[in-house]
Amino acid sequence: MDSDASFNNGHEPTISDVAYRAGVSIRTVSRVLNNSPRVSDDTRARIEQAITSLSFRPSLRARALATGRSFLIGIVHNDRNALVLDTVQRGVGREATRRGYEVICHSTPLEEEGAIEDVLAFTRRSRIDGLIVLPPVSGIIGLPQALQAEQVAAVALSAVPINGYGSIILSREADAAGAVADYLVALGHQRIAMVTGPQSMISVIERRRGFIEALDRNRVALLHEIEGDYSLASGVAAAEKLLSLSPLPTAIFAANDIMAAGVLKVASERRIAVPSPLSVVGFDGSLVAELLTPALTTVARPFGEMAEIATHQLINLVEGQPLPQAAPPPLRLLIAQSTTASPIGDCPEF
Amino acid sequence: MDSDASFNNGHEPTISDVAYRAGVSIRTVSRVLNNSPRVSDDTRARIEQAITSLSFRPSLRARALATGRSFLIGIVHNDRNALVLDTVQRGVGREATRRGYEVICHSTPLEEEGAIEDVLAFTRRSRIDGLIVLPPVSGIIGLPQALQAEQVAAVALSAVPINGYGSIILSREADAAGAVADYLVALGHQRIAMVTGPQSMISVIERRRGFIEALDRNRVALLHEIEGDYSLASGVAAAEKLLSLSPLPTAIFAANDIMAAGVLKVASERRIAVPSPLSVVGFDGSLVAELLTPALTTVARPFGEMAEIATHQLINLVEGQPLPQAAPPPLRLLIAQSTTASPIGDCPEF
DNA sequence: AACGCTTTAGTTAGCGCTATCATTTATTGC
DNA sequence: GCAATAAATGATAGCGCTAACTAAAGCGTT
Repeated sequence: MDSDASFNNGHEPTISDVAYRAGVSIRTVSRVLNNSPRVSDDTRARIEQAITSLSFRPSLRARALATGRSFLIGIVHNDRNALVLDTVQRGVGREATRRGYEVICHSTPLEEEGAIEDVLAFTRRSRIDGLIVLPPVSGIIGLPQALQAEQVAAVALSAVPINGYGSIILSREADAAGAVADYLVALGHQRIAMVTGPQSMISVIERRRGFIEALDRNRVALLHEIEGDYSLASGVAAAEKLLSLSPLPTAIFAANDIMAAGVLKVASERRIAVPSPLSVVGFDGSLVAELLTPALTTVARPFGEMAEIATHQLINLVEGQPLPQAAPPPLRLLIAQSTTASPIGDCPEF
Repeated sequence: MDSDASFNNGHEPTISDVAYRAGVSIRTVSRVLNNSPRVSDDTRARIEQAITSLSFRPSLRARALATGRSFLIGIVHNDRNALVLDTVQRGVGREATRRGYEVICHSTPLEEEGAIEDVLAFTRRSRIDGLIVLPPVSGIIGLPQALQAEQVAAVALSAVPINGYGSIILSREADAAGAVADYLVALGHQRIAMVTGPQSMISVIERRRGFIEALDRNRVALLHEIEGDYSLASGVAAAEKLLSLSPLPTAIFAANDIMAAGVLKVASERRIAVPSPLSVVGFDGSLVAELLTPALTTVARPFGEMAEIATHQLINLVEGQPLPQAAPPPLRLLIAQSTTASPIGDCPEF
């Protein structure tokens, strides 16, 4: 029956409870909560003491209403990212928590048309302050403009610069793919094939470009390339063609780990041993890479760190703070058991 | 300078904008938003028209403040679920969206101690209305009680009934593991080994129990069992022991797909062909199952549907609606290329 | 000692909703 | 036809915060 706000009746403590406890007004408590400088050390200490003893945590909802901001960061991704989603989410979560935000995650079907509408509906419903857009969603044409029109601050992870986003965290996929090419050539491979991904994705185009340019630099021509769609089936189909070539390629670079798994499957079926005479390289550094037999040489993309950096930028953007252009962490070639020196010379006619 | 709420100054439309547009009070708009019956069809139509034309969406934040609820559903999971997280998140999302809630996802380290504190901190920070707890987090002893003490409505997915949760969506892992046993026996296998998981997890215990009980019913004794920790390395270690037995097992059942991948690795190394003479079965129905060579026979857990049901129950709980005891969808044995009839008789001394 | 200036703290009006109460209008019985 | 009842709508007080604006106190000047 007693509803005096000064008493904590066993409910979540509010700012008034803290104020009462510390013997100050709520305004002063609010100042402390917002790190306003105009509070004496003495008062501040007393308030902080009260906050601790009540284990008070300001309601993000009330704060959201008062400030017009929700303190919510959204992530949009796509089914195909299932394997890295967890890493990204955690990276975003770390930085978000650090700065007082929460994270909401949304998977968009990405059936081309409809995707933009789907993302906008998500941002409106959730009243998020900012959005982290993962590839391949970040590459959707028109999305950054649509987000701008809705006044949604957005930061993208992408393999190439894209206009319209508040900031871009670059994943230098071309460079990484180039490193794969350099590595294969260094191992002596000359007959190298590639399974690319859906050409609508920017990262795919980049991987292909980086790979081919690096081969060029090494004066090696790409033996053959086949376009897949990132699915296992397309990896299998591509491998079936590539492993019917004569002479056989000595190395196949697949644009993602899943298609690389398909290549391993076909190789096994045809009793072509990996890594020799056939070396296989994937891309993603996903969980599955090490589960495969042999463990797949692949390119690890540091999505956790990239997500953290992106979140940092995004919150700076939202809060009107400067955007330091942090260099994204480089992608790393993870060498495992699916690659070795070219067998050429030893068994030219395998 | 004109701040009359009746005009939409290009900002997000609010309930007053709608009320003004429809020529009614905000109270009436609120009634429509909340499906209150006491509104004439005429008025309701006019208001709905106004809502549509302004593409108004009520602010969940304001609503949260007014109702004391946040319309946020949390999910707690653990790193090890990375492969099913996406499915779960989407299932929860479907039902949540349907009922006007949003989803926040949290991964807890699950370093035994600390996990409870970590989950509580998450629920407090996010002010969620309800929590979906995935295994193995759901099996943490004391967690449901801690959540109750904090007044957090929680629904768990679990392999066994657990006291303290508002509702439990059972994943009948024992039955599914039993189905694996029946299947292997039907294929003629008699020398069957198992790689179990960390015995601290209830689902692991259930899988083991269901498997062994079904073998018993079939009058087959478990040849050998080794405890793994769900990691690839532990799967490899277990397989190394099991594949040193003499006579060799003809079938190995691993308690998750990742460890099964380890078994395949060792089999390949030792040139023991799968599925004959060695059949391998995994558990999880994860993405990796089909990527492996040979594709892994495994048990699919319908986490998407389970998550949907769990969310339905949870929101019912939160809103004080009755909890229909829906039967969870059954787990399904997915037969792939890693299993076949026992080679026994053909090559007893392999 | 009186003045203005700075520092610290309090008062209070919202933010966009919900929900209690009061009020107006339509419906019905006799 | 009029009171009694039900249905529809309105006025308004919060929910827990933030942030103008205001007030009080401390303090160096001349």
